[in-house]
Amino acid sequence: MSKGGVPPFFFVTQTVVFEHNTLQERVPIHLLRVRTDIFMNIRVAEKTIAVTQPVSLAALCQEALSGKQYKSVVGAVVRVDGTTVCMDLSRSLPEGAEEVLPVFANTPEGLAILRHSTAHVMALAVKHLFPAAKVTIGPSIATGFYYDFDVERPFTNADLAAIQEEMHSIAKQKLPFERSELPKAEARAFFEAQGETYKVELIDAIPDDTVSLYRCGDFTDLCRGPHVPHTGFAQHSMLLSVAGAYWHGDEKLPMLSRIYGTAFFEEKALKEHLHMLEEAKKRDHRKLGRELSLFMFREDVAPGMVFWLPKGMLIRTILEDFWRREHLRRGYDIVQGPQLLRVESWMRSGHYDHYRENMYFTEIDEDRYGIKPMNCVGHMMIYNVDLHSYRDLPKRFFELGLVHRHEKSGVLHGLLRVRQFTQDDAHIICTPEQLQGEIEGVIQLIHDLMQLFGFSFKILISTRPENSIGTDEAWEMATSALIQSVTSLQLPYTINEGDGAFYGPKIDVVLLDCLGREWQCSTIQVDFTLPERFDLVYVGQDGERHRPVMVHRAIMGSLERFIGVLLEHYAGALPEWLAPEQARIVTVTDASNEWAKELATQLQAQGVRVTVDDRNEKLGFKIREAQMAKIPFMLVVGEKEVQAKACTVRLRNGENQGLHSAEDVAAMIRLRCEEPFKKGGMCYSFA
RNA sequence: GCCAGCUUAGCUCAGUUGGUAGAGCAGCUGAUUCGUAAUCAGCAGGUCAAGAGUUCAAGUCUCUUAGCUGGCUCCA
Repeated sequence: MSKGGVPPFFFVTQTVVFEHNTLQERVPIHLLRVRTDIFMNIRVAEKTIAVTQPVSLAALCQEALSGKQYKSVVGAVVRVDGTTVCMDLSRSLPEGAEEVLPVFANTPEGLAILRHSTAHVMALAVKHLFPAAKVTIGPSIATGFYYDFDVERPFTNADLAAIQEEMHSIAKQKLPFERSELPKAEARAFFEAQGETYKVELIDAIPDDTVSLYRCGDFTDLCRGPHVPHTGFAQHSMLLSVAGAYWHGDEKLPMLSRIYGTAFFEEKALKEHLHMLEEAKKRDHRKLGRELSLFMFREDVAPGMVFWLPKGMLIRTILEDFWRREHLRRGYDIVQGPQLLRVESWMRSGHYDHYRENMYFTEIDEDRYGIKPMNCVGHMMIYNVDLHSYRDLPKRFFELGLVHRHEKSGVLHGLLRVRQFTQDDAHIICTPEQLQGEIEGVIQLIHDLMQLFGFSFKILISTRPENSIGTDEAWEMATSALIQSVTSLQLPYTINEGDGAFYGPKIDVVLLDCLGREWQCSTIQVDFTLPERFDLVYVGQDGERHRPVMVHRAIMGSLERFIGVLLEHYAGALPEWLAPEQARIVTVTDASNEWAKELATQLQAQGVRVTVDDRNEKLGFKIREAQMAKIPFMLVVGEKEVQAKACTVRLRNGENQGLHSAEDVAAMIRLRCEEPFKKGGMCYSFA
């Protein structure tokens, strides 16, 4: 690659891609992904372009792609002086530019640019309709965009319709986005004159000498860009909701009125997205929980706490049984600590200082107890019951621990965020040398579980924060153990610099649900403080006492949340091994009731969870109900089956499997139950 | 906690400019004995979230409260 190219020299080659991967600073995270997509695209273009005088980016990109099927270049990424800056097609190349990467419509980056531009269009529309509104920020987000305004009266849904209409009229005018750069002072004066105090505040926070502005119609916004060429691109947009949001997300700062929306390059894609949102609503685990009679809430009785109904509790029990066995198989000891501990214990562990506000307390006989919000302390006590040799380590204590945390009322959400929940918690106490191996074991377990359910997930590694305890060596050792374990399993990960707990680095695993929401489930935390606070020791080979290392970990996180995520993931149609009712025998007439009951008995004897629907209803009706209950196997019994001492098997996907004996059906169900376990390291052990 | 929206039968929802509270499904009772996503009929089911106000009259308008739902920095 040409460095410091003077005269300017531009590349559009696949080499650029690798060069960019080494960039660290000032590269917004979404640009990191540009490269992969560009890589794919550029490889098709396979063209190197040398430029010796300023040209428009649009022309350059068009030339790079001439004759190719990419007609919709919406922006470009340019590299100057070793850093990457975003740019528009409307501009000429800056001096010293080294490389140009086009950004395409219908790539994540192209959509991000479009949505950001649409946010500007919305701001323009709002300014037309509500001149007094002050603008703040308006970024693109995963599936759309938002813009926050400071207004006297918050927006209503009725306002949305009007704003939407104005936006469409602006889009029709195809107003260009025009970029300009101003020295900071001038830009500051410009916004101050308009009373845009939030923009002034933003400018003051920018370290550079000059800032970039984008004008669109009669609205000029402070913006880094890039933008689509004109507002005509923003015609396929939809405003979705209004919400309150604090300036800088800080509840002490003013509450702003936020409008969420989304935009696409084509009407069809917008329609599909809106349809997807509708579909996603049907998968809502709260709705499924009611429809399938799994669980309920009674806000008046116990807000934020689950009542498990028989079928839901059966799912939980199956999941728990499976999970306990899997832990035993992997060398964990199952333990249980008490639910209430005297306040002094919480003071010693540090929870009283750091977590008191979220804890429940109770008092009896003048003793004050804290209801456990975590299981660590109990496990510390269990470790300390004996003096351990290095030969005993690692100790892996596992507990399905019921914990209580008083979460703020506004954040409660079905099973996904509750106040009383069960963690699949474990504490691994080991020697420093064993740390990496132990973490690898945990990552392997996470990986195997995710594979069992086919979840997509992200791994985030958080490193040492500002105010932390422990030596540099300890942090270094623990952090590299975390990274090594993830890399040894060849899993992709992101580093969150300085985001670790004060007592140690951690790995978080985030699941993606069908609404694109992220739910943190697994967490692995190395802890340097608790072994100190509770004076954990082991006797080493040298006969001396040493301090062990401790790892907190939870894989499902909370059983409640995990089941909620599972329900949405499978849209209620749980895999056969987890389905509370695996099979339902449906009779055609009551002449077949007797055999149906006999068949049920035979299947139950072989471990099948089966019920009989012998109500006096038509077959179609009973099939429909079984279908809506998402039962994997429907076993039809009529005159023919009574004669054959068999049943006709219908699967929930509608497939008819023909006539089968009780043994056949049991074998078929067992096979289906084992199926998901064949891929990974998990053991299916239900008879 | 804060902002917005919502709250009518067990569930999903109608309910017009303020004028006698409705439907479908579920439930119950009866009839029907039926072959792969809804058999028919009848019955029952509501202090319209709670409270206050305006009015001759409030599910509807105003205010207060509670609960629920969505949102509350993926940095111009």
